[in-house]
Amino acid sequence: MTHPPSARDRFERLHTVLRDRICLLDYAPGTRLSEEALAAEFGVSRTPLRRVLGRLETEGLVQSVHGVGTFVTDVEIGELAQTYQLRLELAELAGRLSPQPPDAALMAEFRTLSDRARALTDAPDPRTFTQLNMDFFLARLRLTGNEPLREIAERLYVRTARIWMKSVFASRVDLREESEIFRREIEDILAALAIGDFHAASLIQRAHLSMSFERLKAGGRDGTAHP
Amino acid sequence: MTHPPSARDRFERLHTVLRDRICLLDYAPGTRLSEEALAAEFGVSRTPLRRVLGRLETEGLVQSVHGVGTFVTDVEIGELAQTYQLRLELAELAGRLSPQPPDAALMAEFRTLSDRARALTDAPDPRTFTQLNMDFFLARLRLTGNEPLREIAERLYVRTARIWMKSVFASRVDLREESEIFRREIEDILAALAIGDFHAASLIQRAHLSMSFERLKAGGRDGTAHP
DNA sequence: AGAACCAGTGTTGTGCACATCACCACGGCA
DNA sequence: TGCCGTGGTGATGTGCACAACACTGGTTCT
Repeated sequence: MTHPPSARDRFERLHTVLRDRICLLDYAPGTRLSEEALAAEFGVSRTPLRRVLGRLETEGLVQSVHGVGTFVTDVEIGELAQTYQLRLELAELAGRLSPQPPDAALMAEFRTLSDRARALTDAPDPRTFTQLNMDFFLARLRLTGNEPLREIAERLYVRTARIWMKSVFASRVDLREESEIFRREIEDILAALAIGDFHAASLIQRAHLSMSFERLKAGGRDGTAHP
Repeated sequence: MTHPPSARDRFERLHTVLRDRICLLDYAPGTRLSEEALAAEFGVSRTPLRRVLGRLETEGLVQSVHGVGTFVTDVEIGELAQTYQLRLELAELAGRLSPQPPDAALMAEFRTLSDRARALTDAPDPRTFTQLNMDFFLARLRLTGNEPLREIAERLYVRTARIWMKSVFASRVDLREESEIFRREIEDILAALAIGDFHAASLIQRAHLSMSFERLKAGGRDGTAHP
């Protein structure tokens, strides 16, 4: 017998659903989110839904303006530079601060992720890529035992997740090339984990994150974008 | 002519007031916060007040339980070890990531803080100490231009602020000694800033934070505490 | 005697109606 | 024609009543 979902469960569920929709660009930046429509969709009233929107606002994913509406925030590569810089440092910290040896289940999950990455290179797809990227990020976070660090890293990740997918849709990055690079990244980290070198794994992660950001910046600067 | 306070202003104000009350131990850990009583005190209804409590909950300062109440969370030195470890690293990062040279106003503020610290050593008082500590922390944060880092550092600071005052009330740390150490810390950092060595300033900060945590741990472990 | 049950009371969570605010389109006026 | 004022419309913010829930004390059955 399963318990009926508590208020906290419903809140978490709504929060995750809306957060994923924003990160996956189901709601493009600038989209207005109707409280009433969302409340109707999830079968609740505006009150609990507004709590979720409030949390999304503190996370920087939406912004509410009295009398106008709540809108999905936009992300610019320029204003995310500081966030990326911080994410770089946190990625390395995750390897230094209370590293957590992966158990068998986690190693199996990494191998599954590796398989999914290989499948992705055969059939590149922006949405699948982003999903896989998020799952991989969460799995890698489990390698650190520092809970506050996990929490903060996830927060920052969510804040920057959209810029990549936005660049894909604007054809500012090459999806096939990115998929190939990502596949190699996973395999490299898997190799580091296999021999127990957690610090190396975090350094690889940091390096790839840095390069990914550089490619994003380069794609935004030159004129290769086709509208 | 001043504008009437907007909804966001009211929210920020309530949030700050309640947060400070919790950090200053006006509300001791375990205290139940009555939504109705607080709403009456601030002249609003429960609805906007609940938004503030919700944010305090995501910040880890209170915890709401359906049908029971919302309680001020307790803090234990043990479970804060990871948070302190992270704060150490962030303190150093603040000096490395986009350091911001202090303008004349900020330097003046630091000198004011130094004066306040000297006055504190003459008349030690837990509440004054904590207030000064918080003001100093916020001023020091303005030395980094990395906004996400500032936001996160402040979050973590708020989460750990209470453990110190709790130790003072339990006589596990010597207030006079702590005041003297804190005065020296401010003067050291002021000296580093005066010659433009921001990295040194962050290292001093990191060292003092580390030592402060060690003293807290030592005070909690041995049997010198008088109830 | 002990345990299970059951109202009673007080709390947080939810639904709903209304207040407040911002935008827009229309119209009066110089 | 251009501009200011003004009401209409639809959004978020607020107040209030009720639902859902947890705890407590007493009561009843075994």
